[in-house]
Amino acid sequence: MPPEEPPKLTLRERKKREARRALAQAALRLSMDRGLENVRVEDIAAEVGVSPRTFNNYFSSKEQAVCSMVVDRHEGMREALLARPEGEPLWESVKQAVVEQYSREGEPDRAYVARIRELMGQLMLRGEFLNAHAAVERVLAETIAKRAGGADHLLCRLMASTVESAVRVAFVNWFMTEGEPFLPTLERLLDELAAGMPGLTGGTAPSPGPNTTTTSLGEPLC
Amino acid sequence: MPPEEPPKLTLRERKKREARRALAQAALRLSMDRGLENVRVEDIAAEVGVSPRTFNNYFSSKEQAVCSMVVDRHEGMREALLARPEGEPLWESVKQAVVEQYSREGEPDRAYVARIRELMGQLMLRGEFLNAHAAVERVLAETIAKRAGGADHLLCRLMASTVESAVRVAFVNWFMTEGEPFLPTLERLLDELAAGMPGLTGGTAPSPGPNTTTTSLGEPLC
DNA sequence: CCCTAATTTTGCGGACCACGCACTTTTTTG
DNA sequence: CAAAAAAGTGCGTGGTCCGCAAAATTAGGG
Repeated sequence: MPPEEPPKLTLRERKKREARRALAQAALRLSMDRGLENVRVEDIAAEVGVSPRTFNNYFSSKEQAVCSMVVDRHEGMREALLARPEGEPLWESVKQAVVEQYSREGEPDRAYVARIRELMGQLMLRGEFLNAHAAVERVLAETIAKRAGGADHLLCRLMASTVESAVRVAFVNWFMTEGEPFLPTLERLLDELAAGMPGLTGGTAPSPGPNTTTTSLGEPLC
Repeated sequence: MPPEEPPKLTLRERKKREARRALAQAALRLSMDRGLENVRVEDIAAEVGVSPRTFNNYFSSKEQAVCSMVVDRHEGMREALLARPEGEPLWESVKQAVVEQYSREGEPDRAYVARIRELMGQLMLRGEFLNAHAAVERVLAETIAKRAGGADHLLCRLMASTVESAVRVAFVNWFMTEGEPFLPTLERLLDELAAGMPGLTGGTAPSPGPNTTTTSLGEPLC
């Protein structure tokens, strides 16, 4: 590893962050291997060399641990957005900030697609996953508000929410299909958002046609 | 009550639906009274006069029971959307369908605002709540796809997702503020969506200014 | 009307999890 | 280096989820 930056934060703080990170990583790794259902909190704790009770000091569930990466991944978005040049149109700023954030770690790992897919099949996980996105959404909304100079609060939240929608849709598309790359899809979706979805509003139904496959209101999500 | 329609479905099926409905209602009612944390599965089951074990035959958690209403509320949206006139622009159709669905039951009950607010504070509940919205989102995407006559699947999902975003934002705004009514807000947000948020994209930040309150990436969502 | 088969409900038991509390260990600070 | 603050740990409690197999309920012929 490269030499870490001199302890800017107190030692205590660094250890805390490290522990949290380690636990989250362990949770993710084990879940990928065995499937979330076969991972007990005890296992995760053991992996990191810490008491099971301590795990619950950091996360209140294993699902939360797994999904904490979603939140962490967005930590830099605030700065990225605020750092955009002054006169730039808002949508462009947001798009660039988001894309920049996601290209920081390159295309998500293709090797694990199948396992990610089955991981997201877990019901409880989806709840936490969405929860994580919602958390991100909240700070994004605030940042947008600041950037847009005190614009309508409601609209800021709406924008943040739709941006996260784009991210989620792009992500789901990425791991549900075989070939499609993540970033270009995300950019395309953000552009569509900014324009009110011209890609859709052009076509009016040629014919309702007979019913094809009809998904019921049940469990399946992806 | 008006005389129920003659048993179209088998008696068994009706009883099942009825039980499900009763459980969901009981779960919601009790949660409103005491707060979700003070409601055990046992209590809900008792309220309906059924074994605790039976509850878990219908729902796999009390949170799911509470949120099942969100899903049910949207059951008619599919038909509403498909019933819109042929030539109507897609955004208008969607807007009308959504609004129609939500005006069916009138403005949500003002009396419970405080309790709803504190109910949504529960972490696990938010997960399920978002999950429920995601389920709705899925069938909405399909319906939009059908209505738009085989347009880009990805865009349909994006549109559905953003529409649900609008619903959620409007809802949160409704129970977090005191006076604002739900439906007009929802309509406004949907209009903004359709136009790519002109209400925001006009303003560029006058000055970044010193930091005001900064929400951290932690738990608070609403 | 009754009998049989399918379906639901239920009780039991096990695995696991979240969390409060008190205690030990570690880090910080003066 | 001692005292205070904070994090880690062990234990006990209450609760959730779910598989399994027995009991109750319903459906559809004879």
